[in-house]
Amino acid sequence: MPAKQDTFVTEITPRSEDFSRWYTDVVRRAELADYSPVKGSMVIRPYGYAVWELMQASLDARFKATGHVNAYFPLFIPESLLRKEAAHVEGFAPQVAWVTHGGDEELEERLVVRPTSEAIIGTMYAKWIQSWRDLPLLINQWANVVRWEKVTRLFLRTTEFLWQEGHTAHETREEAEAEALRMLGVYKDFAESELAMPVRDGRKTESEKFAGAEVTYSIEALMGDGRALQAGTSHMLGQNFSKVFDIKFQARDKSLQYAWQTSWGMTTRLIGGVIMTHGDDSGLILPPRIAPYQVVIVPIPRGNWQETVLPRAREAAAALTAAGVRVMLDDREEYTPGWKYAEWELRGVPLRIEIGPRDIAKSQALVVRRDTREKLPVPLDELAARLRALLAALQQDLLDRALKFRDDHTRRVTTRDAFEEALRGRPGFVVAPWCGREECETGIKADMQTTIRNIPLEPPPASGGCIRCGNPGLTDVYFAKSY
RNA sequence: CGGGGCGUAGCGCAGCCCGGUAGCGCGCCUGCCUUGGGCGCAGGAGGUCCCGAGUUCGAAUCUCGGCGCCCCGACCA
Repeated sequence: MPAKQDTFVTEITPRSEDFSRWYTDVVRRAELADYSPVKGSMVIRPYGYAVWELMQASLDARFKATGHVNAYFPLFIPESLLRKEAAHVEGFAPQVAWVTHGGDEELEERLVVRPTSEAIIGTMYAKWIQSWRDLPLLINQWANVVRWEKVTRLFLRTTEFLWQEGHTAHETREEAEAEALRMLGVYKDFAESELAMPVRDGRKTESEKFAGAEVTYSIEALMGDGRALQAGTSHMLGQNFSKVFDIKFQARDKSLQYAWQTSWGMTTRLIGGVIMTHGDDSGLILPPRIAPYQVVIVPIPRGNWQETVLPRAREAAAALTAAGVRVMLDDREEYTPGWKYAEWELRGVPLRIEIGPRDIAKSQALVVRRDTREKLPVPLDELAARLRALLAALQQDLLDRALKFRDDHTRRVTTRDAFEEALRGRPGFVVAPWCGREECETGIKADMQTTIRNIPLEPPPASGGCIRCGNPGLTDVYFAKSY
């Protein structure tokens, strides 16, 4: 059985050859998701959904820790409610799916399938909020939403997707502002700690902000092909929605005030982000903290392995499970060890344990890292402790590697020539001064297919004149081609 | 929604130009063999050739229309 490195290359397109195709191949071959008979809609398969569940659990814990509670609001929103906030409806109108009939009967009022829930939640908040004592109101919901997309891609952009949307109401602008920034911080911490995905946090420009928001913040990650991915957004809605939905409360000074609101969301798109941040030519690489299986054990069938090897493998699995490690013991007989190695590497399992007669003779097992393919023997009685440490190290190494990649693909430029040159070469973030005018922003977008991803939260003084017009720069911003 | 490409077995493809019994590899099933990087041998199952019209004695193949997917742009999480 010669090792045929090129055998499994045929399973997925090499990343360097065609990144988009590589991505699609990984999603399908790793059984994260599949196309469905519904145009633009995908099926999240059990393995992909398991990743989402781990993300959910971790995010949800962070929401609870910051005082939020979960609730559930309706899927359908009456047209009249969506229309209340002018900018909001204008922003979402091209993307909404309409429900016009119930059975055979035409509805008196059309319903939209929620593209987001500000309208329905605002309506309810108006009923629930009367006094400053009712504030802050901190509610999150886990839900599906529908946005009629023209072009779709698995996880990154589908007509229906899963997400969480937080909706809060506060007494003052300052509180709402603090909340929006606090949740942006939660997102950043989540992306970096759990997904090992470094992100740049900042404020969106006027043209890129959420329809109906006063300020939109985002975290932006850099994918393996040098394009940026918006990984989460947090909006300070001001009183835009509270004024149209009549969310009023009696303030401490007895005056009647409109509530200050925020909303923030993260979606299943992040799964796509994880794939494009860490994956390689062999397939997926999952950060241990969101890996459905953190360790796969492959017993080596030799001789009467059922009596000799398998019991040791089962003991190892039990010990790891007891230590809180998510383990898969792959004892299928119809596949060879080599096949299993390739399969679980493709599916991104962070660590593999090979255990055979030779190992058992030495009371050890061979542990192999997915990211570096480094092999190291570990005594069987130390497995649990050693693997926990290895998983933590791997998690950290993935973040470090992604961080280095991002920094290697971030350039600071101060002239228009250098800017255009930077974007012609390998893509990535380009930090450059901008005058703050929308005209320059759209000009760059039209000419360079490059957008301002966001403006740093504490913008340093501009390092020069605007990259586009040369006028005094207002601030340095992050540019990138994006998903 | 513009520009390009592709729809043939579960997956990847050939056949199409030049119309004439639908093929290959992998996978799947049965049995044997064992398995330390996608083992080997033998036998077998599996097809509305994306859909619909048209041309023709005859259409996977030619014509028209539709649908879907992929890639590159404009819009978005």
